[in-house]
Amino acid sequence: MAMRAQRIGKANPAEDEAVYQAILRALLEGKLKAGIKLAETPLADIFGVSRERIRKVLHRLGAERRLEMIPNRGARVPRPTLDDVRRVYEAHRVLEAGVLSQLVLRVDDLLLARLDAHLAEERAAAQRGDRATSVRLSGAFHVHLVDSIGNPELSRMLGDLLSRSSVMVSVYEPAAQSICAVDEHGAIVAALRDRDLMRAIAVSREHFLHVEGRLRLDEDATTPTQDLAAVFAGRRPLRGKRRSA
Amino acid sequence: MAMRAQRIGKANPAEDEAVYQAILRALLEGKLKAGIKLAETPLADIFGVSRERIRKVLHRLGAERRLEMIPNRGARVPRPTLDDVRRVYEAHRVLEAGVLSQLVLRVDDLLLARLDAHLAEERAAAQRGDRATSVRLSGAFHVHLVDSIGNPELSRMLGDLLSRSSVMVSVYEPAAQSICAVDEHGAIVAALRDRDLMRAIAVSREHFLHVEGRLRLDEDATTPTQDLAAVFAGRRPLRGKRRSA
DNA sequence: CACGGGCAGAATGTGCACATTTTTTGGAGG
DNA sequence: CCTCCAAAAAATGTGCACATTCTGCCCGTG
Repeated sequence: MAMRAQRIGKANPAEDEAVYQAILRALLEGKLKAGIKLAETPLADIFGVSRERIRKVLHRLGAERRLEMIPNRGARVPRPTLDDVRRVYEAHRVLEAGVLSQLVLRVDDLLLARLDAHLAEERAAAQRGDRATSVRLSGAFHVHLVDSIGNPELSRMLGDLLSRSSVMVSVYEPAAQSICAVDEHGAIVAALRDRDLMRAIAVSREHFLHVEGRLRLDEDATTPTQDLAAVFAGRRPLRGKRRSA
Repeated sequence: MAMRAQRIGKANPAEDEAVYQAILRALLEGKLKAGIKLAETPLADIFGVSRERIRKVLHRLGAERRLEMIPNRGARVPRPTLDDVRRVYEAHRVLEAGVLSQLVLRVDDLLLARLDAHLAEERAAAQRGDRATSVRLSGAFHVHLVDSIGNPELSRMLGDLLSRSSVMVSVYEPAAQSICAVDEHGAIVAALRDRDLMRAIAVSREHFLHVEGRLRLDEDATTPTQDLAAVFAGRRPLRGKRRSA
């Protein structure tokens, strides 16, 4: 009797995750303009799912502070002020100082070898002018540091910060200048190798201040407009038919 | 035609928050046993609100990692393992090291005066044997440290950690022994006064290891039972009538 | 007596209809 | 031409009915 029960839109736990991932990716890749409104009904049409599902995902993203939710007014892509961005960077800086203070107590050859390998990758990407890979590896370096501690709580904390700053970067950083200088990463590893905590913290701090110093504010106070359907165009609708107008 | 429309349970934004706060308080105060199941229907009856509202709150608490949500199986109060607790404490320890590395750069008389005042409060409470106040102030010390940086991101990070560990404490810490020794807090402030980062980090670290060492695991693998109605008994139902059985 | 299969009962998940709030629109008055 | 206000239109929030999934229990079989 349940021969096609799954098609009439009941109970499909995978759809939640699919919609969530699609919107999250668009956010992280900076494809959604800051300040734009994400209304429930249009998104439901685009993804071909019920509005309730969109609503749930939107609220979830709001709880994760990736979207700005205002009661009765829906969801918007956050438009961080320059101060907001600075605060996120400062938090990252402070967290990394703590991470270094822990790592310096447990440096071993394996850890150093892994970090060296990462640095080598970074240099290789930089030398062959592969900006995309450089940016990715540059961020991954800091993730690598926290992950080395092996504490999921800490890794998740940094992940949250990074996901938010990566959105911000697309607003404030001119082009793809957000590449951390490989030399500065190398200096951090060198200080770790010497078990010199003070130097590691100082170098890391300088490194972050350096990046923060490059932030530029090119703010146009106007609320942007954007064609949502185009943003999510690459993905086929989750169900066969989109709702007809 | 809408003469009493607002009574039949439409649109009451305050109820969400009220239910959320009630359950959150019960969690933070340790009134809910670890591992117990929070079913939607009974809670809806207890609070006298619709099941949808309870559902929303439960999922929100799950997103904040304060409840453990399993698809199609509902919400449970988390039953952290001893390793879970250690990880939260370690994260707190690492974060505080970072906080200290930032604070040591901006110690001034005002900050020191405030910290001294806090220490005085702690000592006073300890001397007059006020355990409840001692516990509260003891936790507040670490909050005070992060707040001194003035970065909401960092403060929120610590807040999340503390709210989780406070739940855990009720499971693992014997009685109310979770009072940090005032002397150890004093030693941290003293190191800050000397602008001695290495000592501050070392003292803080020792302090946390000391607390972590007191953790005891008294695990009975049985799933506990508890009368939810009794836990939330103090609060009057949000609407006049509870649903009749 | 142990073990497994399936059959109620209960609990969770979802679409829908409708209430409420916000936003836009259209026009009247200054 | 601008401002203000009311009513329509659109968007968000909520309760409800029902579908789906899970759980515990009962009973038949080896």
